[in-house]
Parts: sequence; structure tokens; C-alpha cells
Amino acid sequence: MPTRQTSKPRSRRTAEARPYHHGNLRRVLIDAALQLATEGAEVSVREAARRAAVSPGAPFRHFPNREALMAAVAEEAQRRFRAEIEAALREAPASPLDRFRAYGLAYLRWAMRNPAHFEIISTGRYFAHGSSEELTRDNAELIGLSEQMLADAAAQGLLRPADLKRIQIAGRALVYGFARMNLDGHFPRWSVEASEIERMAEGVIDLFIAGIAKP
Amino acid sequence: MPTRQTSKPRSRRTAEARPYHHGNLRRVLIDAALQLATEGAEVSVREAARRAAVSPGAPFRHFPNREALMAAVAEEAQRRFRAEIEAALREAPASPLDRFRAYGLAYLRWAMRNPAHFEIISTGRYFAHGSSEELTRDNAELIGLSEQMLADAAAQGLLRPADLKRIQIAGRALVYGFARMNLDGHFPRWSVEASEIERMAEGVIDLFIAGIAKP
DNA sequence: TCTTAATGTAATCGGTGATTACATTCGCGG
DNA sequence: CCGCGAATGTAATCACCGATTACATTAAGA
Repeated sequence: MPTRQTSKPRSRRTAEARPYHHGNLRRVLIDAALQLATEGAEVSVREAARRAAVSPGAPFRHFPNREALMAAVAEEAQRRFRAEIEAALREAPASPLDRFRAYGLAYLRWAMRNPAHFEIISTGRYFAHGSSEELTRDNAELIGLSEQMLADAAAQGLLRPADLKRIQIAGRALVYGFARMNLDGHFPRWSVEASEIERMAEGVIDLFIAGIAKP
Repeated sequence: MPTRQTSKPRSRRTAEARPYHHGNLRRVLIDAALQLATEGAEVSVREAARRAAVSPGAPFRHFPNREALMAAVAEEAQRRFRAEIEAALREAPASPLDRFRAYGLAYLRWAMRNPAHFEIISTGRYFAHGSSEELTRDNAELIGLSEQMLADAAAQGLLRPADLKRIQIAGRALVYGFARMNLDGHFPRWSVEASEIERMAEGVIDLFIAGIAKP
């Protein structure tokens, strides 16, 4: 046996079934980070590695840095977000304003039931804004959807005269603001009942639509 | 000279004017942290200490932990925020809806010109929510102000029939959402001109008020 | 099979929040 | 005026984190 004094390289095959190669680390790390976020904890690469039962340096074989991991997490979350909204829209009425309402409702429901994911998606604090191609594309399509609904509504004469772009941004701000108020703890008291907040979200959306719709 | 081998305790009085006791550390640390935030950097206790030309442990004589420092920073920022809104309200018209508009405008202008401060105030990510008595009190008073305006407007028959609480929350969500969209980088393209965003903010507020006002 | 690239490990670095023991100074009571 | 205790700053240290590097192990294809 030639010079071989480093460590204990005997590939131990005892009880521990996990092979040297994890086989699925990237995916498992993303899920672990997603889980971490869900639990409200700070997402650290080390903790994700710990949960994957892997060394602290291993994740950097799959992600150049922490930001890249967070971007991957955001992509996954955004995928689910978009899927839920499109599903809600699929079984929504045909009227543009009804669809607009269903859109806002689905948006807020998801944001309030997946606060940590929504936070990662929307904040841009966890990874550089525009760092992910897929993320910005998905987001742009979602925005385009709402613009289309408003354009349809205007074409059918359902809206009071107003700048469409302005309506679109106000609607986004309203819904985004409500979601973030929930995230940031601005609903302290009556938030004991999550359903109460969702009811309020519905009311706020209806108020907005009543404000832009032709009387 | 008795046993005295520790360090070099000779109180050096050479060129360096700063006395052992800083005299004003707490205040200087808050300002340094505020400055740090303004520069967009992560606010770390060590960096604040560095800027105050003081050892890394010194800040902990004035703040039990990082959170407490951030809370103090938030209190200072909130004080300025509230002062600006009250100033704007002082020279606003008497009509409730005009005052409501002035309120929203002052809110958004400050938030967009002091993004880092607004972030620290509103997010609750830098210190425990409700950890500061003053902060929650100030905030409650600000909210009470807006509620009063809406109540006045309703009493004067200026509003379309709607739940006041609902209007109030929608208004807060709208304005908070717009401010956060700006913070979180949701205004990428046409944001080259800051005045452009402020113009849009004005338009969004007007749209909202037109939506709740009696036609 | 055997060579090479992919993947995981171990050790290490600099930065950070936090704690502790110690040094220095201020301010108040004698 | 003195001196003692409280307040305040320093130095050293710890654990954790992101990141890098050298190395070990394995999978996969020529």
C-alpha cells in the first residue's frame, strides 16, 4: 500500500446508506431553503446544507453563492404562484372586471397563505433584481394579463374614464400593499382569524373595482 | 513600579483629542446607522462602531443588541416621517378629501425620498414588531389622523356609500404598496426620473380619491 | 478499463453579533 | 479635595455565516 496517510479513505459501507454522491442535492437544497423560509427562519446556506446532511461547502457546487440559491428558490415559488393564479383564472367568469377581481383574489390568497415565499419573490432583498430571466418573464406575463383585462373592460365600456396605466399601477399597488402589510405585521389585532383578513382583502378589491367601474 | 504588565495604560495625551469617554456615543451610533442605511449598505453594529471610531463592543453599552439599535434608528426615522406629514397637513386646505390627498402625497414623497428609513420603519425585519412603545404610538396616531379625515368626509356627505374601515385600509394598502414597490425595485424602466414616479404617485392617489368620492 | 469531469469534504479566511474581564473616567458624597 | 462606585470604553474571545481552496470520491463515457 503506497503512501496513503491522509484521512481515512476506506469507503465506509456501514449502516449509512447515503452514497458519496447525493444524486439530487440541488433540488433538495432548494426544498430545504423553501422549508426554512416557511418556518420563518433566516435562510442560510449552511442550514440548508445541514438539512441535506451534507458538508457546508457542498451547496456551492450547485450555486455560485447564496444569492443564486435564493434566486432558485424564488423561481420555484413564482412558478407555484403563477400556476395558482392561472388556475383561478381558468374557472373565472368571462367578464373582464370579474376576471380582474378573481385575479386579485387569487393573488392575495396565495400571498397570505405563503407569506415567506411571497416575500422572497417580491422583495429583491435576497438576490439581485432581474438576476433571474425566468422570474422577470413570469412576472411580466402576469402583469400583461392584468393589463389585458383592463383593456378589455375599457373596450366594453365598463370603466369610468381614466388612464389605464394609472389604474393598472394603482391596482398593483393596492394588492401588493395589502399583501405586504400582512407580511410586515401591520394587521395585529383582528388577524387572529386568517379568514378575517381574507374577507377584508376581498372587500378591498371590491372597493377598488367599484371605484374604477362605470356606475 | 509594581506589577503592571498589562497593555500600555499610560493615558496617551498625544495629538488624539478624543477622550476615553465619547460623551455622545448613543446618538452618534444612531446617526451612523441611519447614514449606513441611507447609503444602501447593510447596517452592522461593527460598522457603526467603526464610524464612531470606537471599539466593536462599545455599542453594546448603549444597546443590548443589534435589534435595539435598529429600533432606535426606526424611532428617529419615524419622528421625521411624522413631522413631515404633520407639516404638510398644517398648510393643507380644510376640505377633508383635500387633506386626505395631501396626507397621501406627503407620505409617498417622504417614503420615496427616504427609502432606507421607510424600509426600517415599516418592515419589522430589523427589530421585533411592537418592540418600541414610541413607534407604535406614533404610528397609531398617524392612522387615527387618516380615519378622522375619512369620518369628516363622510359626515359632510362627500363619499359614496361604503364601509369607512374598508376605505381606510384600502387607502393604506394603496399608499404602502406604492412605496414598497418603489423600495423593492418594481419600477425599473421609467424610474430614471424620480419626479416621474412622484407624478405617478399623485395620479394614483387622485384615482383612489375619485373612486371613493361622490360623483 | 481507465481517464476525466462532476460532486462532496475538510480546512480555512474574513466578517458579524454577542459576551466577558478589564481599564479608564465621571460624578457625587464625605 | 478626595476617593469610591457607577458608567463607559477596550481587548479578547466565541459561535455562526458566506465563501474559497485543495483534496477525496465517484459516475460516466471513450
